[in-house]
Order: sequence, then structure tokens, then C-alpha cells
Amino acid sequence: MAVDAESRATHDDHLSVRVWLRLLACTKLVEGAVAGGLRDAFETTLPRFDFLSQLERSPGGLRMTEISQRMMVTGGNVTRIADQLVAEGLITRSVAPGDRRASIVKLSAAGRRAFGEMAARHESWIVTMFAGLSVAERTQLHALLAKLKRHLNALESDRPQ
Amino acid sequence: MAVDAESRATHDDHLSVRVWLRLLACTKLVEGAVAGGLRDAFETTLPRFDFLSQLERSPGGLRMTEISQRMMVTGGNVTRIADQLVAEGLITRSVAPGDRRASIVKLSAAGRRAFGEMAARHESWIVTMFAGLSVAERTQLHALLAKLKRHLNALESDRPQ
DNA sequence: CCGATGTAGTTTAGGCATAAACTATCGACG
DNA sequence: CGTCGATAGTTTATGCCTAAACTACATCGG
Repeated sequence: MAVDAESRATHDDHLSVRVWLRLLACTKLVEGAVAGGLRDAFETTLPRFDFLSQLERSPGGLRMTEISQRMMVTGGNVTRIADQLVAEGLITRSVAPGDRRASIVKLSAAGRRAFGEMAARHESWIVTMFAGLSVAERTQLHALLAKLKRHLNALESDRPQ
Repeated sequence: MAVDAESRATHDDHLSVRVWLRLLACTKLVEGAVAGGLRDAFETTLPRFDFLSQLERSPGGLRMTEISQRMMVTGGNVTRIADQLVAEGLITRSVAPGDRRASIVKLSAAGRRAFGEMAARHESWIVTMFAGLSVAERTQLHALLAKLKRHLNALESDRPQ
């Protein structure tokens, strides 16, 4: 039986708040399961996996700032994670041509191999966890979240400063 | 223009993975905005707010373990947060009658007052952020997430051990 | 009554997150 | 050119998170 915050929402709470609590609960459940899987199967963490995943999508490599935006975290983080991944030999770091402030990180061969294994397992976990919804329902959820996200990004960019 | 991980998902990624990335992106956007608001308006944090929120729903007080389950965090956390809230005078801690291992935490009068102000602002932020969806859409999203959550909890409890 | 087992809570070690201060470099403008 | 504001990245201080070890207490079977 569920005992988390979302389950305890009372009837008079506003609809938006109830949706938010449910959204948060689902995200935490999935995130926790993925983090556990990565730890048990690969002794790695979600941020490290996410970092490699961004690089996989950009074969030419990425700047630190680009990675931090895509991971939705602040800059200090990617520095630390990049340090670890360089030490583990999964990525390489080089000075950006034409801008000595910037560095370009890229997957190494070992990194590409390691990420490939992780990504396959990761996808299978996600598929299992979302198998409770039909394809039509997943499509519907995808569309609703798209609309929500557009609105959130609009609020963000409208904000003074 | 959006540059986060979810926006970069490529066409051949599995539908479930795309839904998951979008779910995660939306949650992070809302969570970040709420955390920022609590910091700017009340100099507090989301976990502290969440802790008080659980107590508000349970006027008789709660055990530490109950709170950690409802907050979906491990026990070590609630010890630390409870310490802070006791120091700030927002909650009280007492030994549970009939079980000297357990403690019961309860909102103080000051805590109830402080939480009331925060909760009102919190709800207004959430309402603004979910105003991009119509009532029908929010209801639909609520239902889809309910189904997803049921499935996730079922997976969790089926797991060996 | 007593020892084995389980439960409530705390402590510790380590990772990720932020904000803010800092270094180095770039680029534009007088 | 040289200065000055912006940008790329790192460092630091602080807080939340987990897992695992630990203390104290409860409970149950013999």
C-alpha cells in the first residue's frame, strides 16, 4: 500500500497541486529504480550516465557549458563529473580550437563501448516501467507533457531578469 | 530555445524513453521553480517545506519513519531535517507513548502559522505553472499518471526481496 | 525469564546539487 | 592598442540524498 505524499493528498487540494504531487511521485519512482539499476549493474550513477548520454548524441564532442544546459544542472557539477569520467578513461578533454577558455569533451572508444551496454539496459528498464501504459496512452502523456513543458519554458523566459 | 536532454532525443529513441525524458524535464523545471521560490520568499528549502506539509496533513503528529515514507526519502534525512525544524521552533519532538524507540513530531503553533503562509504561495506557483493545461487536460494527465504509478508500485512490490 | 530477531532512529561516508566567488580568456569599443 | 564588460570553466561553502553501520528498544518463542 502506498504511503507517499501524493497518496495522502486530500480532496480539497487544488487539482494542479494534486497533478504536481503525482508527477513528482512518478518521477521519483522511475528515477530511483534507474539509479539503483545503474549502481547494481554498472557501479555508476545517473548523472554519469546522463553525461555520457549527451556525448553519445554529439559525436563531435561538446563544450562543458552545452553539457550543463542539456543536463539541466549548473556548471560546477559537470566539472566534477568530467574529472571522474576522464579519470575512468571514458571521455577525453581537449582545448577548443579558437577559444582557449573552452574545452571540448568527447567519448573515448572505451566510453562509447561502456555507454552502449548501459544504454541498452537502461532502455529495457524504462520500457518495463512504462509498460503499464498502452502506446496510445504513452503518446497522450507525451503530448500533454509537451504542452506543459512549452508553458513552463515560456514562463521561464518571460520572467524579468 | 530549449537545449535540455529531452529536447535532443532523436527520432529513433523508443517512445517510452522519450516520455520518460519529457517527464523528467517537466519535473525538474517545476521543482527548480518551487525550490527557488521557497528560497527567495521564505529562505527555506523544498525538503523542509515537504516535511512541514506532511505534518499539516496529520494533526496528531507522525513518527519519523512515517514521514520518511511519505517524503519518499531514507531515514537519515528526516533526522537531519527534524533537527533543523526543532531548532527553528517549527516542530516539537516527543517520545511515542508505549514505544520508547519511536518519537512523534508535531507542528508547533509557530510552525502551523509559517507553513500556512508558505502553502498559500506554493499553491499559487503551482497553479501558475500548470495553467498551460486546461482543466480537462490536467484531469487527463492526472489519470494517466495514476495508471503509471499503480504499475510502478506493482513492479516495486513484485520485486524479489 | 531470556536470547534471537526485528524495528525506530541516528550517525557516518560519499555523491550530486546549488550559488557565489574566482581565474583566464575573448571581443568590442574608444 | 588598451581597457572593460561578457563568457568558459573551476573552486568553495553548504545542503540534500543514499547506503550501511550502529544504538536502543520491542517482541516473540521456548
